[in-house]
Amino acid sequence: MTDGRALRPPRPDRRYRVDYAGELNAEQLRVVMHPGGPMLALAGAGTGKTRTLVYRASRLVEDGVAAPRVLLLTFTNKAAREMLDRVERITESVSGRVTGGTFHSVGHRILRRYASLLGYTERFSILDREDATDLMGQALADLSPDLPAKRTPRPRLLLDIYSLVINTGRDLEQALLDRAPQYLEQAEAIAAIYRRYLERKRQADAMDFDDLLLNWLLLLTRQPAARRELVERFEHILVDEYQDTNRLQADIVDGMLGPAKNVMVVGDDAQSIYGFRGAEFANIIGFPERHPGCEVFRLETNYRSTPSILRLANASISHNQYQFAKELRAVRPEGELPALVSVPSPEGQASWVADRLLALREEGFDLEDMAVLYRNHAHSLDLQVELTRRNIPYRVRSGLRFFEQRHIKDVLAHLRFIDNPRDEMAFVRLAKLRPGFGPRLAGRLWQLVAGAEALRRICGLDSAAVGLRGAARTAFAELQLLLEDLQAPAMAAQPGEALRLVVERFYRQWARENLENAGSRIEDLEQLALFADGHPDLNTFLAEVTLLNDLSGEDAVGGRDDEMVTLSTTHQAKGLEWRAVFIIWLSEGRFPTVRAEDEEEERRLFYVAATRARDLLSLVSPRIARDRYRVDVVLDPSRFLTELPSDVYERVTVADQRPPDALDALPAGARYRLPAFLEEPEGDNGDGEDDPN
DNA sequence: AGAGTGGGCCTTTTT
DNA sequence: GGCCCACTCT
Repeated sequence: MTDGRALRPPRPDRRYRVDYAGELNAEQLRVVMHPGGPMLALAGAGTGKTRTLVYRASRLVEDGVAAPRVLLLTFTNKAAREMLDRVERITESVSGRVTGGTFHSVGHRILRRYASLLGYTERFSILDREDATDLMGQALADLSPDLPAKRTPRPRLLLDIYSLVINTGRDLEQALLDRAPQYLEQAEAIAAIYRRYLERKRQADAMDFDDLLLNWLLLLTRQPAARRELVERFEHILVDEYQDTNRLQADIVDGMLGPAKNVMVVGDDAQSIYGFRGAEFANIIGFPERHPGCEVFRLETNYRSTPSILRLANASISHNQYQFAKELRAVRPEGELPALVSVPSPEGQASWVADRLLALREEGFDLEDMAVLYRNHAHSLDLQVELTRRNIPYRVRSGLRFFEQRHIKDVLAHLRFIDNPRDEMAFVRLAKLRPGFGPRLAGRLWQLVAGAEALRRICGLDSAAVGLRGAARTAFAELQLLLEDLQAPAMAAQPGEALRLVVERFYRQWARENLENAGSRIEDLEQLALFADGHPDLNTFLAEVTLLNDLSGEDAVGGRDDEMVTLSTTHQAKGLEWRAVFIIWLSEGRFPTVRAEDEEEERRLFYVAATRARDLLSLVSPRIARDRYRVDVVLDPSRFLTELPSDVYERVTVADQRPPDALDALPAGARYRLPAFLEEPEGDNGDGEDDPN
């Protein structure tokens, strides 16, 4: 069998649009110019990994690969979009756009095409985590009469374990042993619940997140014709953040390869932080063995951080036993030593960080240049209070995502049901919003109509005949009318209009009567309608909404452009950088978290956080915190701090009982005036005499 | 019977 | 804020 897709060596005489040799260092250039075949690029933090990927993609396109035949798999949609945009700008390709996205979104696009081969319709719904949890709960309820009296795991845990099994290909018993050994005896019952969950998903014509990967793999392993088409279609595959792939994803990549095996994976084992989700950094370490002839490249020149920041990061990660030996080389001039800041309390921490943000701003740092990172969402709360109090604008990249909010999901449930009438989750959700409708009644109605014709049959139901009376009957009649109108042909092609119809006819009023801050929720929905306007049909819109995790930044319609400090979990900060980074809650039990199962992964997380900083790094550690019962407890500094050699940081201690705007941590000579809005009304401490010790 | 409400308990990290 | 349970209301 001939494979027209031989390697793509750069042509020696070729004049590129881009001056690759001029714009890349030698390490990067080798990667970009390598002809093809299996390649592994081990790229430390800040070594120009993104740049290398982008330039390799454009080099391939310049050498004649049609852009859509290059597949770029990334970890977030945002990263994909940024890289694709850059490739497009560089090449001004006429052959279209490079194919790219997260594993889940690319899987989704492929599965829409081949849905029928796998027993789905092309309109299948996608269940987000909450929907999947609900469905798991129903599967559990279905079987509970037959289950042994023992306590079964909660739906949430059932789903987590299920997901782990799917993503790692491990046995259920192994997964239980690992995550929930107390339920090991019930493996049989749990397996039965999972079978019921699968049935219910099928009936709903729905895929959960894991199905987007699993079914992709099944397509490759069980549908030779589909596999042939897919393998033919993509000439080169580039995978970013390969250290965070799990077994399933690694198998998908391997399954997509043709005989030439043109695959480049890029990653850094030191930044593998998704083990809890089944990621196996053994994937990256074992990649060369799985692909004989694999070329290994290393990017070790760090352009991002000052040498002092890198010394600290290197010193930290050296405590990990399982890693590739590597040393990041700094090229920037020496900068300030990272500050190891001990603060008395959570409030003291928030106050110190806020002071410091303002001080840096006086020194010329834009708020956009600064970020505060932490181990989990809740760690940002004190700080949010303080920043709000001081009118310091911030954006939070953690917590509930836009599309996971209740009002968003309520309205979208209507569109989902219209788009996929077999979507029981959607129907039950929207029905329960009506007075007199609880899970029971909604479920009973569903029994009456379930199937591909559910929508038509709901609209045709005689409410008296099914026993509805009073308020419930009126409410049901309104619902029927709304669903009728949503089916108008014009709506299918105008998701924004359909959404507005639901809001105007029903949800605006309902939210006013039933929810807090109805006003801002309605504003969210108006924004969402604008976003929906950009989509050709309901199905496309709904899928995007489920796979995209937020509507921030570039996506935001009428996005704000005022400068803001970023607050983020470390996980969400991966791949990003700021001039000044604060890592807070660096105390034992917080970071690393008490629940940590893998100390080395926690340390990698700390490493990721530290290497986000370009110029300044502050490591903040509260000495006291309140536990769940609001009792003050003493915290030890994080082991990630105490294990560091003392010459990689400068110690700063913020004393107890000091006024919250203590300035002793400021670098010498940094004078600033407290903005008027910060003056304390109490005025109990005259400022100006902040005499450091 | 089933809807609605309030209290207790848990909550790591995410596509 | 979600989930589960027990309680009260219709």
